[in-house]
Amino acid sequence: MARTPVLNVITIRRLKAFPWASDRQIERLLDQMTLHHIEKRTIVFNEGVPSDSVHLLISGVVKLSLRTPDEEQVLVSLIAPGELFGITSLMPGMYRAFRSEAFSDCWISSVRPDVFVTTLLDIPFAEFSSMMEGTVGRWFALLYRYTRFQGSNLHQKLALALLELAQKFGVQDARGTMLILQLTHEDLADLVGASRQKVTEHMKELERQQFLLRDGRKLIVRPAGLREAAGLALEEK
Amino acid sequence: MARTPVLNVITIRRLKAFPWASDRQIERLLDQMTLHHIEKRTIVFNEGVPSDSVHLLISGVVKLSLRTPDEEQVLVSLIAPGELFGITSLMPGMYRAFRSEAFSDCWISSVRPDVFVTTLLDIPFAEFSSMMEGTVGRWFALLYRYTRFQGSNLHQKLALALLELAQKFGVQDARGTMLILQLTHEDLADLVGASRQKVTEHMKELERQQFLLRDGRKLIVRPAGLREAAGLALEEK
DNA sequence: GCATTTTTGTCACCTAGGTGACAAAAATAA
DNA sequence: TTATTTTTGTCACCTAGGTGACAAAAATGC
Repeated sequence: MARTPVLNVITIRRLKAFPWASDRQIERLLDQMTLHHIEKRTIVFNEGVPSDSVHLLISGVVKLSLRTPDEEQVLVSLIAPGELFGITSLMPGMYRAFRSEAFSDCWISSVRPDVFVTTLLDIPFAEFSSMMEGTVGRWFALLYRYTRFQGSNLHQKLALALLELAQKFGVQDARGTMLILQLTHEDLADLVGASRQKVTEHMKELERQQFLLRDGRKLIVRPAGLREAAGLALEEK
Repeated sequence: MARTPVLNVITIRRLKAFPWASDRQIERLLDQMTLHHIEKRTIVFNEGVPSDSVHLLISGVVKLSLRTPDEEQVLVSLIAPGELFGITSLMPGMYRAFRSEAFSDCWISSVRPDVFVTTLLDIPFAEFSSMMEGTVGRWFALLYRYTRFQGSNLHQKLALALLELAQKFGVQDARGTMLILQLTHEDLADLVGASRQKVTEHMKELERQQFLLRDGRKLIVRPAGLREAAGLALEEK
């Protein structure tokens, strides 16, 4: 079996991890990281659990994936040695969005996110993580949407997109959530990556199902219904 | 025409922008932001130009999009008032990945990214931005891949995925870039969101086109050819 | 070595969604 | 108001890619 790798400034530099950090910082960080050997197929963390550590892959390959409502697997990314992963832990109160598992036998070195930040950056963790949330949180939400789109059909994608729009641009209304936004079917088609004609058809269908209704040019959305149409579990989002 | 909005701590709080910042910080930040009125359809920034400011949407709706090789438009996101956008500028030397344009008449307030960071965070911009690059840079790359996938056919998606894998897991070889990774067609299918059978067919086709060859179980990739197959302009990546 | 499992290759067939075309309805301009 | 443009709705038809089935080839276990 592979022998335990040596971790020091030299090996970290060779991995090209933290190129911006000083030797001093890397040393201090290494002191606080713990090294684990993970066997092929073993799960490092599962979707949905609290995000409580940052991982650096030392050797091997890690797979990030998620499972769609209909049991398909989406392979989001393969992580190479030297890469950090599990960085949702840098944002406050986040849960893991993807499952990560060893694609081959791996050595992984882990730290608590607050230690990671304060060692490398000299500001309180809470400040850094709110800043992250306020800036790149949006990117993450987008990434999440796109991974969900993978392996959904047009009907589900539309429902998902309308839900997201309702969250951003919705105001409460007796009949549901009204979108204060003038969207054409063409716009929606560009958003979900489909043709205008099919979007028209599916919008009609969503109206027929009473998940959606129109007041002149404004859309009124029924989130519960759309969640059903999107095939989302009841707890989510 | 809409009259100029008043920006002060109260209005920023109402927009729920920077909820983590103190009144003091918001005041100092506001002093250094400049407000612009942008008319519907006007471009705020274009894909590919240097990322040199952070924007806060005050009112209206902004559209983030990109244009695929075959002139289709991908609508990546619609930005609501109170959201920051153009945050690639928080990472060193980045170019704008998407185009942003006013979807309706907008008021937008902008700052230089270094001013933004030093005002809210009390560390040098360079430190913060390297940290961002080292941590969430990966997310951004993933987001970029998924937006590119939108409006590509399977052949292009496969070429794109193989290029990415070659960058991460490739070693130079006389015949091209060899992937030091044991990937089955099933894995590739999960990565691009297609069926195993069709992946087999398209891999054969890529081999026939000499963009790809195999040495036992290892893949050897010809980046130039794959770039052509992916329909990428010659400059990119 | 042989037996078993995994992976690849290749069918024929089916379906979701793309495409073009055109008319009705709505919005906008004049 | 009327004229013009944009958006919606609905066809019929076509194609990329999904599906199931099965055999050949490779890899792996024993």
